[in-house]
Amino acid sequence: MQQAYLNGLNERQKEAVEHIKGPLMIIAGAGSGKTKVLTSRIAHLMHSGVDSFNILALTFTNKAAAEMKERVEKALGNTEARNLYIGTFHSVFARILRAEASKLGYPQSFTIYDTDDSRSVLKQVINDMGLDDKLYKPNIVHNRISAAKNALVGPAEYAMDNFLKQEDARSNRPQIAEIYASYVARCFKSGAMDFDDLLFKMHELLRDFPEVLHKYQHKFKYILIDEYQDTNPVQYQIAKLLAAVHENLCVVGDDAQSIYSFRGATIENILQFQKDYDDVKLVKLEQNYRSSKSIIEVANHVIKNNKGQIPKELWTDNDEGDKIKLVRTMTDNDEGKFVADAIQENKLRNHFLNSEFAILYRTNAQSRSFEESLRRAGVAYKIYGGLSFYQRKEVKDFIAYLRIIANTKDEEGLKRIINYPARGIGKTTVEKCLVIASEQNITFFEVLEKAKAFGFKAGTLTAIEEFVTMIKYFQNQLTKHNAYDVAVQVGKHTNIVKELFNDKSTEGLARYENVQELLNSIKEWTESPSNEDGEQGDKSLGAYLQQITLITDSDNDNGNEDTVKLMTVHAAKGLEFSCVFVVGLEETLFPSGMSVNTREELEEERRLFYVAVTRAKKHLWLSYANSRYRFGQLVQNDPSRFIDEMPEEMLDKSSAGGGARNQSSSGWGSAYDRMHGGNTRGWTEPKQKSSSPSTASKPSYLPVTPPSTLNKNHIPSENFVAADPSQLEAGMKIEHQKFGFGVIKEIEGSAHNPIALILFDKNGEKKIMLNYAKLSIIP
DNA sequence: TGAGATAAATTTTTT
DNA sequence: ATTTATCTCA
Repeated sequence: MQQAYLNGLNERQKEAVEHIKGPLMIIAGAGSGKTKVLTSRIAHLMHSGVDSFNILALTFTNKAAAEMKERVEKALGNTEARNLYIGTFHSVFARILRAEASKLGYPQSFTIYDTDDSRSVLKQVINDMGLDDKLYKPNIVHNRISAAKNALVGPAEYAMDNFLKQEDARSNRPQIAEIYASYVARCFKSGAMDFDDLLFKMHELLRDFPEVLHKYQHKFKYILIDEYQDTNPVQYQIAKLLAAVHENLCVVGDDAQSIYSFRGATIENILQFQKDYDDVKLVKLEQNYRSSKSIIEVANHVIKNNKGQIPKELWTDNDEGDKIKLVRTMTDNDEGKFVADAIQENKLRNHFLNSEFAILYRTNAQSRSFEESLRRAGVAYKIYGGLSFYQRKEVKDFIAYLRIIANTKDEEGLKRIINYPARGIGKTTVEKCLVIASEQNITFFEVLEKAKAFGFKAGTLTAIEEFVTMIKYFQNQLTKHNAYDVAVQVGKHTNIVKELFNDKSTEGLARYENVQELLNSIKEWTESPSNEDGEQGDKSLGAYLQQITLITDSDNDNGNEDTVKLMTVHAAKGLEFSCVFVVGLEETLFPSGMSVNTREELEEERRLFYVAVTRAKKHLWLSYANSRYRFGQLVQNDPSRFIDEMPEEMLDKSSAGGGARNQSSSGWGSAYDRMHGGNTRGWTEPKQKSSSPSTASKPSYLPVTPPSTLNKNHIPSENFVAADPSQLEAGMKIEHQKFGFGVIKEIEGSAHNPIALILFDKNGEKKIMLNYAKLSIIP
């Protein structure tokens, strides 16, 4: 008798699902039903008598974890699935580390430092060591340390590693090892772990505490890892340790979709898996159920340009589908306009919902032009990525109070709020405290507690004592009340809520609302019966804080909104849409200019393109702009080399927008458009020869397009002359290059940075910074 | 100590 | 073009 969850699986998929004992590796091509196999497999395990408490599934996003849990629940038709341990590497390990924190010398409610916190610590370390922060940029140093942690290289190993030493010497940053050691010490002193520590410390815990290892080895008898191609060495080593007794480790991945090597991920893990276990069952899923034949053919064709791929050929039974539409526009704004137009047209013609469209780009910064065009067109959209809710200033400030209440050692949190709202404890005092803390080897907060002993001015001392009393009061409240009640008290006592409420500016209003939303989220979390991860009970403030640090934007998505989705290709991993626009296909952008120096980097960009293309089910558009704004400057880019790697006969080329005249002809393949589309391939020859790094990375100097064609909103007059800001006065008629004609209503701002309030004929009222914008006076 | 002006960096991708 | 860091002056 066959179980329901086995219905609709193909032979390969069934093979993977029904394999219970021993190591299993599933190479799952894009759209080959990977999630279905994973969830069916979990259902099958449970149906075969495996206790749900003994199954661990690790994913890369909370969303993927939630989806998996939901689907297993559906497949089984009971609530057993609630006992499954499903979550991201980071959140699962954070929870375990919370339980075992004392063994590693951390407080139970250790703080999780996000990237900003980490960078801030590094900045201080670099300063304290008297190093040049132009050379030791916190960003670069952080990447270096992060890479080390992900490769299981601690500060001591780092200092002894000749290869790393040489690399650092070559880049003129020989002291990274010292910074690393100091950074680690500082985080530890603050009772804080950064993102990488959640992995690194987890490994340390299992490596150094056999009884802990034993406990979790027997808890997690069956382990599944999703997106295996994106795991890094620490993650693999942890999995290996956990699976060492039962060896029931199932990994699912696709080497062609490995796109996180910058985070230390390595497809080496796929090869290593087969070396580490000698009886690996290997299943390849090559049938794609998602996309049309055209889309699969193009994707296959492109990825063949990569050298080191595991041999496999993705195929599909689906319809042939439309050709891939390749569109060239003049500017990034035209690109935005074109996409908005195409979405509206297709909604009408094919009755698509907004939610069936996705716009995928290489960098978050590209979202702007699409945002504008969609807003203008009245199409509902949602942007994913960028900074998350919990990283906004006002939210993070508020959270900092909670962080201090949960963990007074948290230095970064304390620095954030010690003088927010202003209470007369300024920079000088903070500096002094930090020096004392370092000299006496006590924490920042302990200095505040013992402030009397360190000779502060009377006023300062009072301020400090009041602050300490307040924090202790909150901590005391926490023993009697839940996290939400305490958070409300924080809002009241500190006056933060009132202060934000009284700020009636637009931004102030938004800030007030954000803090309210934060309070709501705490309330919701406090009152929900069991938290998202399925762990019973732990409703403490510390648990809440550890959880929210790991939440990303896309996790908050309920998926029910009918909106066009805008996101980076990275964020789109694992998702699918009927209609996909892959935009900004230009050299230096996609592939990124940062990633064309080595074959490995370029191949990862190509895999990224492959991921982008394979998100589409039915319709795929690829677009690029002749020129776009970057750092406020108009730059020209060649079309992406990936365009050239696609079979020409599969493409339906056109150009759109650009000319102010023929707006209506976002035309599909008029003779004129074809000609222009065809022309874009003119550069093919020289570009392919230039595979040597020296010529490949050189910018090309193409004739600059006259500015008159750049903005379709307004074409500047022939005799446009930018006026000196000092010549401008209220009441003058002016012309703006972009916004057209208007009248200056008022000039405000300082003499050095004058700001004009201008009423434009077509674009309404705008504030223009005269030092940047060019205005021509109309007599 | 804090506001305001000036200089400088920013854009790879994320837990 | 916009945001962030640093500096200057009240």
